Amino acid sequence: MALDAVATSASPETDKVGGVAADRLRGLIDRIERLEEERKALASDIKDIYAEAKSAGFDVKVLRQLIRIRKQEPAEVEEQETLLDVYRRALGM
Amino acid sequence: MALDAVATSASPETDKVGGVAADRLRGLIDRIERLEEERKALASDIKDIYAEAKSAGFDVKVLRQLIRIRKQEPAEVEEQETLLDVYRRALGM
Amino acid sequence: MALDAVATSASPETDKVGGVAADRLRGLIDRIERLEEERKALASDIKDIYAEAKSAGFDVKVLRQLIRIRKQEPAEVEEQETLLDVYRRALGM
Amino acid sequence: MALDAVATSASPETDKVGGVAADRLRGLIDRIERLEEERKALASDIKDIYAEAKSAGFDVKVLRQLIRIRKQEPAEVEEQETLLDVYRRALGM
DNA sequence: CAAGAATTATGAACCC
DNA sequence: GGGTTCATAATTCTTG
Repeated sequence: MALDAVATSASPETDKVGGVAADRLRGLIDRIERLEEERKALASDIKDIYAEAKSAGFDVKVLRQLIRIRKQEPAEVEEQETLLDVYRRALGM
Repeated sequence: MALDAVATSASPETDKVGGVAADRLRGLIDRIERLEEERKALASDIKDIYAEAKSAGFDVKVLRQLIRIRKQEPAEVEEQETLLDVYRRALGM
Repeated sequence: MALDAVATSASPETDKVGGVAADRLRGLIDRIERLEEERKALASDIKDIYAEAKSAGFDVKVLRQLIRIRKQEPAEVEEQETLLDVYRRALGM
Repeated sequence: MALDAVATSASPETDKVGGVAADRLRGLIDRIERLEEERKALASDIKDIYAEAKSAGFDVKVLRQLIRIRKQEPAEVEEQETLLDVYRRALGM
């Protein structure tokens, strides 16, 4: 059971509620929640750009597709290399 | 049809390639891709914090659950917990 | 709130514990759990075949890759067509 | 599929091309793909049941949670609930 | 058992 | 606004 943070505390500052390192926990949660806030803000910004694109007459769905394809392209190159490797191995080379 | 940006450009600055407002398109894509980069970086940071939490002895799965709960409205949390309880009783659990 | 099944019961057979249609719930859960059992069994069978393949001298990782590629190929054909379409539209054709 | 170059057979039973026991390989792949088909069909059936549950007024998300809980060992369920509780108290929630 | 891939589930966005 | 598809998150499984 992952109770190290619960069970091993000793000092007065870290050992707070129910034996858990409450301060530490709070810190972690705060940091995560702040970063998630920022993430959400970025998502919103991106949405705005798509809206702008739409009102400029671009087809948003096609735009998303372009972005997706550009993102996948490097992965696909790698996939091709892997495939080549598979063939090599299948042929015992 | 959402092809205004394809069909209506006129000035020399808009650099029409095959009828597309290519510069405008490029700009939009650049901005989106940059923001998505930032998003990815934040996701990575968050992952790091969970790793840190884990090595401090916290149960990551429970931590995620906690974050999820904090994100919901309290009323909604209550509702789901109640419903789960109802179902459990119905099954005699 | 999704409480139809909780709140609308009337007949003695369907209205059991805590007002929920307990029998109905049990039935659904049973069916799901049975199907998941079967799924698990199949997963186990598949694992066995990989083990067999391995002891026959095949490289399991490569085998998995082959299966994955065979599965993806039809999807990729379609993807290519979509991509072509995107380019066509971008060029106003 | 793009393995023709690997599989262009010559002799009937052993059929080794480039050192690979092609028939054996084909058999393994067939068996795996068939089982994966069945798996997919079961997944589809399960989806249908959730849809049925939904239209009967059950909360699908809670239903999934319930199934998840039933799959765990009771001790494990207890443990996670306890831990969540501990964390919540630590945060004063 | 830790890292990473692959599957599955949740959440968001779009169309009707 | 409801339902369906699409994108992201999270868990599970595999491999080193």
